[in-house]
Amino acid sequence: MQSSGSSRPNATEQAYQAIRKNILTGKLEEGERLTETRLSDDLGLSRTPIREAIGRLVLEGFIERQSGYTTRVAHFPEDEAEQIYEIRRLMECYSVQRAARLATEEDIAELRRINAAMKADTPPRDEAANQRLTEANEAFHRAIVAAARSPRLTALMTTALDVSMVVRTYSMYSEKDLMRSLNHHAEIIDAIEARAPKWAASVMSAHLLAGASRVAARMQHSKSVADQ
Amino acid sequence: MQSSGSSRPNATEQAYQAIRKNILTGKLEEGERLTETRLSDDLGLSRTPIREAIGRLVLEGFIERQSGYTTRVAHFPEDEAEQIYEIRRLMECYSVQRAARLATEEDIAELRRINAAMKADTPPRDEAANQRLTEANEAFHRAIVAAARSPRLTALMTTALDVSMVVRTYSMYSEKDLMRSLNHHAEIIDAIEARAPKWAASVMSAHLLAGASRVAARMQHSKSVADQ
DNA sequence: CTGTTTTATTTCGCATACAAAATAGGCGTC
DNA sequence: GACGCCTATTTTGTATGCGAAATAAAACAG
Repeated sequence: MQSSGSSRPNATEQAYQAIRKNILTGKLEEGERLTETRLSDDLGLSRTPIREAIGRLVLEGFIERQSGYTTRVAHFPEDEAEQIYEIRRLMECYSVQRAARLATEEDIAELRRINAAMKADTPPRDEAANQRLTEANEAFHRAIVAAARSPRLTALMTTALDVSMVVRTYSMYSEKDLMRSLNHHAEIIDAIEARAPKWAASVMSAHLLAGASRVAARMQHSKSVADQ
Repeated sequence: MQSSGSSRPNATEQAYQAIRKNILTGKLEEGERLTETRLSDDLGLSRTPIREAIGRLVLEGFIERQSGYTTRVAHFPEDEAEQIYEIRRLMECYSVQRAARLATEEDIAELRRINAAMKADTPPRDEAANQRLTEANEAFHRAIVAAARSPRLTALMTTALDVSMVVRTYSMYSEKDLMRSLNHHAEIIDAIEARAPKWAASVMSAHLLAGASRVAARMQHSKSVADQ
């Protein structure tokens, strides 16, 4: 069982993660022009993995090819987070409906396992626990999509969920929010097990709208703080 | 004004289109193992553009990386087309709602222009006209997404719409279907212009459900023929 | 000084070379 | 005859070189 921990990631993955992180943290500013050679120098990698990483980031919408040889960090609109949550809501409600029809016993067991792990970390004692919670939450949503048995959906959600990290910065759960999330997860699993697609979809919808609302509040807060 | 016609596509694009086409037409069978060298030899290109094309196709779900050095043509489920239409329906209904709020006069003019071009080709006299219709239809849907002003959505729909070519094989419009499609398009534009998101979304929903139904019928037909 | 053309430099796309990792095949053992 | 181990081959990941295209800079005209 190879842990998800990073023993030695290959250069392409390393480049992808690094560039992405630098975009999300603002080290690479919006609209900034990128050149393969500079990134290659900065990251200490050759151009090949850089190229591959850029290609992926372009497809995911983090980077824009302008014309010919000009490549820029994409511009992120104000309501980016809101949009992502809405798109995720649409796709995940569909996923969970399929999952309710198609999930196997193993899928359901996996979901329960993830949720149990999250419960064990609640409330989170330290930063590490928080990190684990975030990852487990993502794993939960991925597992739902996987249970939907739709490669197409999986492909789309891969980018959509990856993208949702944009939002992650803002999402430090309060204990109340966290409990609600766990209850949502548990109810979703129950609905899947009961083979009740609409029930599952409704809870999922609530789950993501709650998340969107939480994020919106945070952003509002951080904005009003910044304005002073 | 450089026409969308292919004067001289670069090698990566060429590789992408070729591999994709070979997958969709079945020349590369589902589950077949792919090696960069073989594709490189077959297409007469070096490995670099092949690699890039493969990376893209993996992200879009046409190709699967299994473990280590094994890469296979993905397996497409029976109801692939149905799933694609459903996913498109969800995303495009959302798009068109945003478009109804955010579209500029230019966006709307562009939509009308595309629809007029389609009308001019109706009924299609020859295969070229049919081809133009297919492309214009795709352009219409892309224009809607563009008018929604959501880079994230654009990124996701790029792959989703590209993917919809899977379905294209089956979609030879009858004149009745084509007229209905054009009317749907026209009504969608009107709804956008009237700034009526829900109206627009409803028509779009009908539009795509009609399309899904048409495709389902064709598949049923071609299947029953094949069974004999 | 502004706008345009010409030249120089940068940047990318593609080909190729090499090393590390994975697969496949052959061998011996149980 | 089936299974595991070791070796040979294949395949990928990464680095690098070169030509073409695009961008930036300089020269020039108005």
